[in-house]
Amino acid sequence: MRASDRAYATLLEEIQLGALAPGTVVGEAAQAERIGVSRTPMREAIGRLVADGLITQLSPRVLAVSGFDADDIRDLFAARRALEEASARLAARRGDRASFAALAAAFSAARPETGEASADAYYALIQRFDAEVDAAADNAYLTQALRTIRTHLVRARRLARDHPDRLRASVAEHALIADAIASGDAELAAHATHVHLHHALAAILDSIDHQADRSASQKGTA
Amino acid sequence: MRASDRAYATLLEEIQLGALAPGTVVGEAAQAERIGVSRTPMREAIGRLVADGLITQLSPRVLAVSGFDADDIRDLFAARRALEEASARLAARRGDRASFAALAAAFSAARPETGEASADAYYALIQRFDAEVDAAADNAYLTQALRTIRTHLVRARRLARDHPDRLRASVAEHALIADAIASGDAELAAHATHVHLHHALAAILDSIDHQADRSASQKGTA
DNA sequence: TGAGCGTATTATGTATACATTGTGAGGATG
DNA sequence: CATCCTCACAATGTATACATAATACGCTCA
Repeated sequence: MRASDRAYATLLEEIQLGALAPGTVVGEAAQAERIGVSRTPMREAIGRLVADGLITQLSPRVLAVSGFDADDIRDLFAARRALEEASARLAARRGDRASFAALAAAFSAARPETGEASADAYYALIQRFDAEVDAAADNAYLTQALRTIRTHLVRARRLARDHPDRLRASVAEHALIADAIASGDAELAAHATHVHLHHALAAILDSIDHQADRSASQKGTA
Repeated sequence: MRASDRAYATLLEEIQLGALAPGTVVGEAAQAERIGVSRTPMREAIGRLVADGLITQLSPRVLAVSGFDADDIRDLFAARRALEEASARLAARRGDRASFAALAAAFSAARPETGEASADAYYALIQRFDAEVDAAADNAYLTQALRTIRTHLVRARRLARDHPDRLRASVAEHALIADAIASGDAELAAHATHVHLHHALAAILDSIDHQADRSASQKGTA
């Protein structure tokens, strides 16, 4: 593996998980020494993260981890909705019906609320679903744009916490989208995607609000 | 200006204008010497172009200018439609009505078919319109995705040729979108954008077909 | 004669030294 | 006392030398 890839993967994960908090200043030399690569590959890694939007240029000379708040999440979902609705439509028109029927069945069988292992399996299933939609839509420009969106989405998911009710609903929503694509119903696929993202966004914002409440009351009792 | 920016700008323009034809192998050392920078900034420039999708990795060791054909243009417009419809909707909801009313008036007054100078002025007006829609939509994720799309769009425009009839129609389409945004009609703004992009795509594909015909007949008579 | 392997070549990947420039601290001046 | 200018420092930007690995060529063997 190339040193620049290692540096990129390391910083990406740290930013996505919040280990590198928003606002943290990212210096080439400092990060290079910390990760154990020289400045050249670190420079390349930072450049990619800037292109992704995870690192922002504050002044001509100082880079920092980008901020990420509820407003960003709303904007992120607006862009995601546009792109995934388009993808779903295309997938419904061009996709292989059998594989989406199989995905629909897999979603219907999923029980992500029954433990951590099944939750992980469910997230893997969603990832497979996304990949198959991308492949079916067969549009490099959409896929590329969605790749960036998903990179940011990881940060949003980390701020929230999925509850059993939400997971059950998510299963049903995905099953409907997969069914719609399998039956070639582009409009239903797009609108079901819209509905799904609406609920997903609401759940994330709700979860963040509750956590804010909790930490506020913790402060109050401290 | 930084050497890496100069290298990026130079290569970008050459690819967009077709001076570097699709399929041309891009080697760090060769391009660095040609442009007159060292390998380090050239490497950074090439990395950015790869991220943009204008340069593709053919094998682990060889990079080449990406291909760009009619199918790419169709895919590009599918992604563009998704993003610009979403932007138009947001702009209609959040945008400043006065500035879009002014843009609508500017479009109504435009006469791009009356000469090269007025055509250039018209393209500048479209650029201003795009910038104001971006600002009104106020969504960094959409804007970023559109930036990439527009980078590719330059290549599509170069393959085509706008005719007076198309320019006149384009003026009217833009005026309608601006009007819709100015009046806060999100649905009309989105659908007018859809219509506009439909016609723009048709015109480009039509123009390419005719050029193909022409070059075919030229070959025949040669 | 063709296919497969080994080696030479040449490209990329990395490290580091050097150049350049933004930034901040300190002092001088109004 | 505040503000502006200057200078020093530290970071980024660039060039280049070195390490590494992929590719292509040629040789050998079947």
